[in-house]
Amino acid sequence: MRIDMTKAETNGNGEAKPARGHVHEHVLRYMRRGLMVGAFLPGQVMSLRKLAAGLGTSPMPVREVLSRLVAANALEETRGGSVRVPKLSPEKLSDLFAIREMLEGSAAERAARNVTPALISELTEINAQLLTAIDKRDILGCLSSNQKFHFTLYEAAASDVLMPLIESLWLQFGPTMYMSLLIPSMPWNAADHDDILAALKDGKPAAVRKGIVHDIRTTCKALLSVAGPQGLELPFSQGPELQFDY
Amino acid sequence: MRIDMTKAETNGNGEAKPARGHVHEHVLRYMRRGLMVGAFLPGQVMSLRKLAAGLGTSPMPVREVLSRLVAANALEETRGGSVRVPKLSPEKLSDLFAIREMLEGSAAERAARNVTPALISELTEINAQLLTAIDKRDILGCLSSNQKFHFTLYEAAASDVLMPLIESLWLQFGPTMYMSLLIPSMPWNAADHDDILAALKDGKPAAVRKGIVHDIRTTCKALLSVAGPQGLELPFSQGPELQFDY
DNA sequence: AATATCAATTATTGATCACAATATGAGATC
DNA sequence: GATCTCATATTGTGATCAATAATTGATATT
Repeated sequence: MRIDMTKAETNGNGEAKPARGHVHEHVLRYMRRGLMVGAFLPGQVMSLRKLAAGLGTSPMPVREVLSRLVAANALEETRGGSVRVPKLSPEKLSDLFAIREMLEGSAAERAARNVTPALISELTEINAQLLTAIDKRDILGCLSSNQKFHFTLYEAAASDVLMPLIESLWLQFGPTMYMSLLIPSMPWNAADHDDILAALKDGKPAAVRKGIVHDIRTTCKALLSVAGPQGLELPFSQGPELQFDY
Repeated sequence: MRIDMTKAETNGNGEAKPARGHVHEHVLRYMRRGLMVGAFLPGQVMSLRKLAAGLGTSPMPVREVLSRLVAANALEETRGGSVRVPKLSPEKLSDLFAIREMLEGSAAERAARNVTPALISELTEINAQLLTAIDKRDILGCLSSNQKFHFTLYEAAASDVLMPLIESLWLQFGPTMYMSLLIPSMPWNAADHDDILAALKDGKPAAVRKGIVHDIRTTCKALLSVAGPQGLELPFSQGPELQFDY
């Protein structure tokens, strides 16, 4: 949980030698993963000082990271200047997923055109991990594997324009995605991934796109089915502190 | 040029009363406009302290703004931690514009479905300003009017998911766009805008999308035609300081 | 008992400081 | 004359400080 870069390197006397220029990177990695993996709940306000204290650093690097996440629309700021995880209305959620279809469908199709045997075997391996995570009802494992599957596929599109946009979208629906998996009626499956892998092997970019779009659309429908009119509300209370490795 | 919020409000004694919580907003507006309007050239490194000094504030708000612009992919950081305006390779530029077609085409089509008489008259007015700016060879006026035309159209799509993504793209190609207009062979016209307005009046969303896509594609081709293999290079030197209102 | 008001705490914001790494420039050497 | 080296200056980073605004809690009043 702690970052505490003060002991990153030690000199001969064993004294602390603070590593410079990399604290905020660690904080950013922590926050990004936390958002995608559900460590922070929609509506939760992030206190600058408390986060910094919890991470063992000064408020300064946290400030920079929160600012960047606000710029990426992953967090929103209250009138008081605090930042919090946005609550998604059903309208915004379907908007988000409609644009996901467009962007990720395009990335998937491009990736299919650059497909290599190494990519296929890598994706197959990741999908296997996802299936075992589903079997074990491991929410964090599910989300992590699913995200890894999608992103390694999109990475093959080799577009450093598309990729940041997709990441921005994932950061936005990440917290809601996690909450949805907590709901009993939420379907757990990775059926579309097999179709995608098959289309990838056959060298059919259009089919790969179709598979991704179907996967996204299915997820969207499932999320909307468990979401109330004013956003997604958990039927039970959830502790704000949630452990995760990053 | 200066921001100098210390005199934003004065009390009865005429003493300075610093307005809190709005300095970085002004800096952000300044920088965003500066990027889109060509005040900063591709490759130019932005010094934190010099920018702050030039804007009449402490380095702190500038720090936050630069950080946010890096997060939005409008600026990139060097290994030294400085930030600079990215130089776009022809490949990245066409990638950028391909995604523009997708995103802005979609936004335009949605906007056409929500079209109102007020929107049409507003766009017509903006287009008139653009035409006079073209006549006067007023680069800043051109870019400003053109941007206003596109963004008021997209705003009618009423999507706060699509809008930030589009803004991110515009911030990325903004500096290059400005440079391109400096090149004599660059065509200056707004032919597509009339088609878009006509399609808007006829209530044909698909045609509106087609118009936007054609406009974007034309701009892309023009940019690529004047770009050398390793990015766009000006045939003459350009002073780094450029005045603009914001 | 419920609500409104007021005070105290706590929050972010902008400025300043200290430090280390980088970039810059002049000078010496080949 | 070109290049390498070293000293200087400048940069970003992380921490701390002062000031302001918002939130929370308690208290008093209806």
